[in-house]
Amino acid sequence: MPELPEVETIRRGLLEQIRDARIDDLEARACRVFKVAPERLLETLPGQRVRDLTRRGKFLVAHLDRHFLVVHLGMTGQLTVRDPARPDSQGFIRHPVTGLQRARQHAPDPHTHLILGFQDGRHLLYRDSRKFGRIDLLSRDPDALDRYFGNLGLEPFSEQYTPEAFLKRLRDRRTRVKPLLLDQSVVAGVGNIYADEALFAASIHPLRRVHRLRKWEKLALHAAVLEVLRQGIDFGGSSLRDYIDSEGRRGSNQEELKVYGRQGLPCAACGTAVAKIVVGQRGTHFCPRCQPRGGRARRRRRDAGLV
DNA sequence: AACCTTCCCTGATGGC
DNA sequence: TGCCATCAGGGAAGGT
Repeated sequence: MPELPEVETIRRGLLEQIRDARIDDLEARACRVFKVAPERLLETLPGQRVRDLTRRGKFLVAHLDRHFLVVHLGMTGQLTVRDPARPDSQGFIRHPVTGLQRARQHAPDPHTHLILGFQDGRHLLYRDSRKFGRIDLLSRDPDALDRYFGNLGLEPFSEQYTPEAFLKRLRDRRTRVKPLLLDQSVVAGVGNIYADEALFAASIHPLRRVHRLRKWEKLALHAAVLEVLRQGIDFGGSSLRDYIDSEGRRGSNQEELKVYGRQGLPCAACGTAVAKIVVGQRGTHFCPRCQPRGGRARRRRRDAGLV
């Protein structure tokens, strides 16, 4: 479940490894992740160099000489660099004492759908067991990306992500706040893990209706989203299942999570057992005490025995 | 338009 | 040990 921090971690590592690398050949196995026909990749990509690698929400964009190669990792997508001259490894190994891990590379397997071969002999592998990802190709027009990402919401860490713009996107919304955070047309890049973490950081119950939130609560949420995404990037992403970076390394943010995956365990802030419910078909974790259903005012009245 | 549900897909996990 | 049911979820598609 790569979300913004995981995709950003991959982007940074990958850019360092493949900037200016020239694509010489490629192998694409027919698969539903290809929104562009693999044959078209075959006839357009060879000869082009990777000039830049950018991110929009959870999308990665490789800027080639004449095209944009757009990649979304879905649930289980992995992008890794492999040098056929070096030994492959299997599984994930972390040092039992130091926690350190060496960069590792993995050989293609039946879930590897795309292999880009670079001039220097290295490969870029796209692997995706559940095939929820997507690979697309755009001509490199000046406004191609704006058009392609036209429905995407605010980009965190960009100039457009202001409190005012955030409030405006939430205006007149009556849905529950958790599904709203997952809606990529509101804020781009937040997924299930960081939505739960942001709601905890902002002390907001996931089932609260957006239009019932106080303004200061919305502002707290605006800041909390940035805060949890920033921390996710700082720790190299959250590796709960399939996520690895471009060098095959796991992140460590899973150890920093306050509520996600911690159902039954004590809340770090108050000791109450973290609860897990289902909201919009998504597992949702929260602290019943730190994130009261009725907001802070109701909680205070209840604690005082007035309700 | 907003909101909600269903579906896609496969590996891991747990019960029997 | 094997078998089957269940769960994980990003986003497209469909219904209201």
